[in-house]
Amino acid sequence: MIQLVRGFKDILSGEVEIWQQIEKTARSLFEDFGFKEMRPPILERAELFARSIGEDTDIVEKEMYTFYDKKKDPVTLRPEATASVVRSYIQHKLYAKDAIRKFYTIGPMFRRERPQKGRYRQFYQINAEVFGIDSPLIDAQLIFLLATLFSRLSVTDAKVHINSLGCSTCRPKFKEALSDFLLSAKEKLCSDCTRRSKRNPLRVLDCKVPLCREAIVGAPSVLDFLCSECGSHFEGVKKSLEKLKVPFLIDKRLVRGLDYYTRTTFEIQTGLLGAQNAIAGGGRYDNLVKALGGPDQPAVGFAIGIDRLAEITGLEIKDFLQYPDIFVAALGEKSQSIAFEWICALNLEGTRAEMDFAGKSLKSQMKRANKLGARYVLIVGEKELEEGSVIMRNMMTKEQILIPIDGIIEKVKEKL
RNA sequence: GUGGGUGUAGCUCAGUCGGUAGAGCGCCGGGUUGUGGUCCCGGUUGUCGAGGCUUCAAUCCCCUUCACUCACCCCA
Repeated sequence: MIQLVRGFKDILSGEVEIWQQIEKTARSLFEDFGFKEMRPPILERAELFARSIGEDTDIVEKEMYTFYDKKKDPVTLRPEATASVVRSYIQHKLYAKDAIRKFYTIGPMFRRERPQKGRYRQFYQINAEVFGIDSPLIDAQLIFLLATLFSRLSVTDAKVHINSLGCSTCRPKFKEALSDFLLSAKEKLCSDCTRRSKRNPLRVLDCKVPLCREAIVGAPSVLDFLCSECGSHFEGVKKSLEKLKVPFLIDKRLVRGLDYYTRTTFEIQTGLLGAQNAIAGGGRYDNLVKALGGPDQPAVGFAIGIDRLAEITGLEIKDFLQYPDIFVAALGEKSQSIAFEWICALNLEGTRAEMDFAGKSLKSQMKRANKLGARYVLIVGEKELEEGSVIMRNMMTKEQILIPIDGIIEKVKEKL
């Protein structure tokens, strides 16, 4: 038996209905907020991710599915969507008509990590990106959008964490102060963190090892190093969130794993997913568009993990499963071929109609109708054909009525 | 990449201190010839994850491997 690839999965009926509901709710919300859908490809030049996510990140260092396309350029199955959306924004000069652009995209991402609860090698994200707006209002609106989506999807255990990472003027100063601090505390840090403190000191703040957490208690806080512009920007985000009545936590240890973030960063965290607590995350990346060769346009965005969201949503599958409206139980070949015409006609008109194709007994056809959850059963046999009317049985009430074969499709639809 | 747990029928699981396996659910049929869900009766299914070692004999011991799962790591 050929099995699927490790870390990949089939999303089958019973689960897929929840996904459809998530996507449907997200789409309509995004449209209301003025976002346009974009569908970039899932394969990009490897270089795109190295330059956007950062060479020193785990994603680029060891998690990408990269291969050579017929011995030519290295290509990569996208590990995230922002880079592609930015690439597209630049390539098609989408900023030319109007620098302010809002996009959303839904699709699979690929990262070769060890699979775990809420972590797969092919996973799905809903992304939103806004270009050309500097104002903290838009940061707050994105978080508001997320909070709204989660509440519409009946997510209960979700908290908004926010932080600011500063910009290219203030971040270096903070980095320096942090490096100095880490140097003085290096005996207490775990091996990963000693390595990180040189290459990417911000990451140390994110470490979960208890001793490291202890060691960084007195570490300098990013927020104390923000320049006045970044400081007031962050204040603006907070004030707007309060106005929008979105509860949030200021989490100065919230550092994100992608290098392109500046200023506002945020995550929606839950306690329901074991070790994987982030169901959505994002932030501002004011330098990325320019860094990838585009105009100097600010940008903010976020990504939602659909796999994770589907696991913690309060939606119940029973509310989304579909059952046949009607099952046609036909007895004998003649009835069967007529029944076949009927169900096709009904299907065409948007009625969920089913029948049995094996010429089984009425009893077993009734059983099947019941198993499928059909609301009504139409019984047609020799006798009914002769008399010109068939039996329509309500499976809930057991009530049976006769309806004439003449104009049956319309009559059935009326009764449903 | 590292560590722990698990791997027996379609599903959930039991079992053999080594003698090739069951239960519930499901599925199929029947309970008088054309009516479902409850009930009763009957039937159905397995290379006991894969390969190897020890043994007269392994699903059960040992080794390897794969998969699933959880955690580290990282992130959505």
